[in-house]
Amino acid sequence: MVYLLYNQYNMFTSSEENYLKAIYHLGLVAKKGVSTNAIAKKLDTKASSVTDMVKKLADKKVLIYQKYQGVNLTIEGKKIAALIIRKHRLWEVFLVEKLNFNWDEVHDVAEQLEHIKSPKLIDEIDALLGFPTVDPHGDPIPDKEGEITLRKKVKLSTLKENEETVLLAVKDSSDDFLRYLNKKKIAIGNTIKVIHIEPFDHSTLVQINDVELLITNEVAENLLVKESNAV
Amino acid sequence: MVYLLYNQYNMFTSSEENYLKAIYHLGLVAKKGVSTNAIAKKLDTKASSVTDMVKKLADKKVLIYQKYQGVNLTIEGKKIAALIIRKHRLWEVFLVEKLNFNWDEVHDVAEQLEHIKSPKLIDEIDALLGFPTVDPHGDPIPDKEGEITLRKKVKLSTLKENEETVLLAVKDSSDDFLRYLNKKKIAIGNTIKVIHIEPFDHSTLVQINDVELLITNEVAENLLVKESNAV
DNA sequence: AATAATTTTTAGGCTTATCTAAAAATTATT
DNA sequence: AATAATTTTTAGATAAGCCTAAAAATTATT
Ligand SMILES: [Mn+2]
Ligand SMILES: [Mn+2]
Ligand SMILES: [Mn+2]
Ligand SMILES: [Mn+2]
Repeated sequence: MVYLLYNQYNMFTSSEENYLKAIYHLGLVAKKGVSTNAIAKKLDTKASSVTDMVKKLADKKVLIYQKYQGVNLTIEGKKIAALIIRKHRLWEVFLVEKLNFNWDEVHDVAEQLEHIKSPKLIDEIDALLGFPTVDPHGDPIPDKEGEITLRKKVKLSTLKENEETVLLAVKDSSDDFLRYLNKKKIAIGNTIKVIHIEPFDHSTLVQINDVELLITNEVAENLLVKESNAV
Repeated sequence: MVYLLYNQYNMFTSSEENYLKAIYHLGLVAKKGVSTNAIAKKLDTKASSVTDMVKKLADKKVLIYQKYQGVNLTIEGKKIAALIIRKHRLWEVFLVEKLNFNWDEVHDVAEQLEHIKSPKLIDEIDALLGFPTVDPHGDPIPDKEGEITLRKKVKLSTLKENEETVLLAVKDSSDDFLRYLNKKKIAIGNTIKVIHIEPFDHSTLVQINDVELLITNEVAENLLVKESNAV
């Protein structure tokens, strides 16, 4: 098999790649175009910087930009973004599975590794890991064509009392939230049963790994689980 | 064990790191200071760019610069350079040992990976590989303090007829040379016996893995071997 | 519909890392 | 020692990616 170091999809700088990734993520939840301010906030930069970059990316045909109307990725732009996300998530799996990283330690390193240019490298990492389909946070890994298979997931907060489910992913992947879950010994794959929901503040008593635990509604909003099986 | 993402030794850009590494390598063979032109040639840039960067690095105390006199790394500069080389060579071992890369495919990728900032990452890669001491080209891997243990190596071309030795490293790591060695099935660790040296052009008949092979003097100059054991 | 608040863009600057061309210093040759 | 060749530095530009401040457009409120 022949690998080319640079293919048609990777003549982008790390900064351009980060913009594409941010716009991709924001576009999944945006109803219309992704706004300048939203991008600026996500990338911790200024709106004026976003406008500059967005014009450059529009010239490169990876997004459509109309003044004051926000941006939308083109098919090509979506594919490039998905392939960067693929690399990010594969590296996260590698760090956790092979290098003893905890799931709250992988993000910053994956943020760097995702920009390494070498198709063979990521293919081999993929193979070494046994072609995983989800990352350590339960997020799906796009395939080599940038296609993502979505699993049906609901917030734990949507479940009723006595329903039982499995933790599939976390909505918030911040270090703070992940460390909270570590402390409470809550991990992807755990079985969760809703024991009681307090009507006043929606705090919820759950049973996880045979241990009862009280969680706030905010926590329940950030745990993504399998659609309920009433028990 | 606690890992800090940024320590005192890594507030350098990739470009600065590449300069430090180039100067380190050139400094090993230079009698006096490393010249502006030598650095420019090694990094495929212009002498004027080198002068600019060298001034910046002198401000950062990692090298001593005197106009027209070339540069010398400080102790600190040498350590930083050695730690980048450590990362480069560990990644090369990883690519070959774990990801099925051939030794002629690793350089460009390692050139990128060496700039990833994460002390834990490289320590874990080191551990995963079993703390290797040489890279796929036979070059020594600096330890965590940047110290390098040099093995005694001589050019194959210095051996006499009937002397036997072991291939320890290659002097030239260009893809062309490495692919030549692949083709001839010559690899690190092979036993080599000098059968005959032609006085006219110093072409040499050697026995490698029980196969006789004629190599040019230029090849013999680029194979680094154990000091001879006369047989 | 007019006005106010917010968002977005433009204009002008800055830093890093490059470059070319010309000037200055060093080194080699006669 | 003078001159020629080479190396190195300086001066002035350029492009990427960011910034602040001000202007323009859009959206929300009265
Ligand atoms: Mn990134
Ligand atoms: Mn993740
Ligand atoms: Mn490099
Ligand atoms: Mn090497």
